[in-house]
Amino acid sequence: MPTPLVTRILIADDHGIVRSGLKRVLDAKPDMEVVAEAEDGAEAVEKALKEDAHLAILDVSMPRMTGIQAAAELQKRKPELKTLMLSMHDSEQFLFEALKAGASGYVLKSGADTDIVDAVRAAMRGSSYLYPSAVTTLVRDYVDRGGLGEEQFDVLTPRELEVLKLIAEANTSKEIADKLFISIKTVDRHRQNILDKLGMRDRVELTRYAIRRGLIQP
Amino acid sequence: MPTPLVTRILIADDHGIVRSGLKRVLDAKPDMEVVAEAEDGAEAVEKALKEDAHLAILDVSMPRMTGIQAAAELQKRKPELKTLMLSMHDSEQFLFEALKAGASGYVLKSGADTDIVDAVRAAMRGSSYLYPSAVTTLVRDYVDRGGLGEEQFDVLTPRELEVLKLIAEANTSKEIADKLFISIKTVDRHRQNILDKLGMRDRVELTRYAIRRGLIQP
DNA sequence: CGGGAAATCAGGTAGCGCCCCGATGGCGAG
DNA sequence: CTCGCCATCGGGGCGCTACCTGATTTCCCG
Repeated sequence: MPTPLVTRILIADDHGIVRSGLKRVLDAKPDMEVVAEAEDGAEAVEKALKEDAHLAILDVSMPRMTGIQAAAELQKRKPELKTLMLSMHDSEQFLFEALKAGASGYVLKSGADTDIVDAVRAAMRGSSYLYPSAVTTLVRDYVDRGGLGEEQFDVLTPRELEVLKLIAEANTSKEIADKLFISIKTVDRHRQNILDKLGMRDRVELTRYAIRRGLIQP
Repeated sequence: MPTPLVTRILIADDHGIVRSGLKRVLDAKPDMEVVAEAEDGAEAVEKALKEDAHLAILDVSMPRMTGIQAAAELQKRKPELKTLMLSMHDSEQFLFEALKAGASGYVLKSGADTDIVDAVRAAMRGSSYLYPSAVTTLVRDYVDRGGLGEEQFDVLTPRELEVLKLIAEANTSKEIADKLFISIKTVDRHRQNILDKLGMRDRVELTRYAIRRGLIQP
């Protein structure tokens, strides 16, 4: 499949001002055209498919469905569609999850507006764009893990993620037990395992972690 | 002082993409000109004065000095300079603090890009711009407090804010007591008062509140 | 001056969070 | 098939949190 002359782009971000700014930046380029906008992840998936976009620019934190989830969904439904992740946070966790979800790039909002343009072109050429310190992070992690370069992301099991989410939403162990139809002791055990895996010590640290990961909104 | 023909605007936001988007939106208007940009609050104050801007658009959460602090500082140093607060959060707390700091408007990033244009024109006419639900919030609060319409913002005392911050940073009561050179009992008491004032029940909720308020980073 | 708000500290209690221990059934990989 | 991971559940212990009542000092404001 040859590179299309004009890249059809979808922008998804819950901030209207960011969307319209991005649209102006991209539309000013002759080889790019913004064909759709979305306010949340679910809308992004829907419109990206309907408008036959070549590339989707997704904000990591959006209502209803996060950018990460949307990227994974799009990757599954239409693999040839490229995705770029847009983020406020220079976060290792987000970066890994974005790449795992099949994103072709990870661009920080704090970067220059030319970054996003470069990222779009890199993605359409089939290569990847990462902001400079992201590369450093990746290399460091690669070395740290003895060159394995895989795994380690989802240290937490699905069930543990579920429990973590409820903890960070200020539910007590008893409330979590009732909601999940399990005993308090099991909740206790899950929390223990989560704390061990993450090297943390209490619910406050877990709460901050869950917010950083985008599992819940503050 | 007559309204200037062209409004000289400063934009302050730590996200380059937001800045350049905003700049494009505003520069497209014949009566507006973006004369300076800043990445943080301190730089915003400095450049707003140096460039003799008529209006400063400040993001609430920025490094070094928040938009709220910058607005208060500008209000003091140059009262005729108008300020608009730009925020991601539909947050009552931020709204009040912005107005208290002398801002002429409060615009949500999730709003349309025409909102900010309207807000700029309203500010230069000497009136205020608030996004619709902000007005509702203000009115509701006015009624709730029996028409007092003041106070109540800083429900927490400075000391309580200090304790809250340490709680949300995952310190135990004992650690907080050591850091502040007070007894555990006092810390306990402060936490109790904070929980009562905010109507919350545990440290997890306090953590989320502290993050929403920008007291700490997740 | 008198009152209120803020900050400090004390004692007590119930419950929950955090941390050990061990155990079982299911399920997929090797 | 066996091994390991996951999810489930139990007992017991200790310290901290959450909630209560009551008290003192300081300081500001009307």
